[in-house]
Amino acid sequence: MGYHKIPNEAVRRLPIYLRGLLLLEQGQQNVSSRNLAEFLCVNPWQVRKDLSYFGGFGTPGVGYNVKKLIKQIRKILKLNVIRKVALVGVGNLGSAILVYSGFRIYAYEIAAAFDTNAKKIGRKIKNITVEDVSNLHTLKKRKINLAIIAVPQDAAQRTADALVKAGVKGILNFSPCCIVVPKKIKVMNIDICTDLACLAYYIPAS
Amino acid sequence: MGYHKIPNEAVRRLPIYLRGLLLLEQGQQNVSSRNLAEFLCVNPWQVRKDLSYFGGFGTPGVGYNVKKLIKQIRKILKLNVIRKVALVGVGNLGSAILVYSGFRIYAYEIAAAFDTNAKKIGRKIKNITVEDVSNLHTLKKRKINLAIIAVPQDAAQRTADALVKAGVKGILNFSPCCIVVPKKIKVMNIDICTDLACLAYYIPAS
DNA sequence: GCATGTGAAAATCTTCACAGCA
DNA sequence: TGCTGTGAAGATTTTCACATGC
Repeated sequence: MGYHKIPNEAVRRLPIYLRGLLLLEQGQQNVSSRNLAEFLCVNPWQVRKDLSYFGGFGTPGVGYNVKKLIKQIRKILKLNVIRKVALVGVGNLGSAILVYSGFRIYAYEIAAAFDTNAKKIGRKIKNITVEDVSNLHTLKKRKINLAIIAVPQDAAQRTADALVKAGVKGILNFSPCCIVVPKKIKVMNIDICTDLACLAYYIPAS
Repeated sequence: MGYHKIPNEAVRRLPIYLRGLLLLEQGQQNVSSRNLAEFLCVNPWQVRKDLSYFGGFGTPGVGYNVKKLIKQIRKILKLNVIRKVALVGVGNLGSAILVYSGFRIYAYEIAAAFDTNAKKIGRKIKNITVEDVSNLHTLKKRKINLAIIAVPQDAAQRTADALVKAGVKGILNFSPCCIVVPKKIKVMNIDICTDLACLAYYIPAS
């Protein structure tokens, strides 16, 4: 590998590979790019290329050692320690995220939840007691530097500002709008509606 | 505009433009690519380029007529009629989707919900009565040809097969796995976890 | 022989600069 | 003057073919 810049898209695929590998972990010691790709509905050369950006993890003629590759990907994605995440907004979507177990395999743990609604504050969901958003400033002390925004659109920027002030370094934004933060802060946006809104485009009129 | 192939990414941005335009609709008659872009945190030339793939909707020196552009984008995305969608899986995520109102602006309406859990079947959420998945075959008769999959991973493929059999033409898949369908069927995948799992990668060790 | 890793080609997408029109 | 629409340049990503190592 030369000194390529690593494509963002390659990074985004690593968690998918990781999930596949975890499912294969029990069954087999080694996996070829072909096997893994087939399992995940992607191309073998894409798997190889993506992994090669980070270093040669495989053995020609054999494939990749499953356990070793899992460890490597975890290291690349910095998932080798448990990552605490704060959730802001315990509405429908927020609640669903809070109880969702899919994050676990990536060693993410929702460690705090915040809302403005007095009725929700104090309620306990999955061992997490919902706190008032005015408590956000405590995140730094609690060593939580990642957050999920699941508040209504008009509260999104305000929430982002508070999070940045609280020392948060990465934000996953479910609100259907952009949020402006200092360049150092990494934001990833998920807009549930956007993809649905594109679906009809691809469907021929019947 | 020549006969370019339209970038997928451009299509995916149209719903975002549409949302911005709907917010601007009340306030102003015309909008320049610069205004709209600023509002949405994107680049003006990207807005212009994207729109130009579909035809010249603007007036040099003036900008775009907001109402007219809304109409145009709706037409492109085939959102000018109400699109009925079926939801399969009324768990935490499914329920959140069911009550989520963000789809409305895109003229999508969740018109049916399905689950396997006997406790959930018959329950009414937001005017939708949850049905047994064995009823999926009725979708064709009901003219529902889009579906959202929000079932656990191990049920995803089975669900997809049933949906295809029921005549569904487009699927939004929230299950964290790939589903295999005939080429004619359009699938869009949203994996909530993947983006979160990438977040730490971008955050410098502190 | 078999599967990885990688340079190079191809495809795709983004950015730019500016001609042309209101 | 101001803003669109677009060809061309630039950047990024995907695909391929095959040299290399087990």
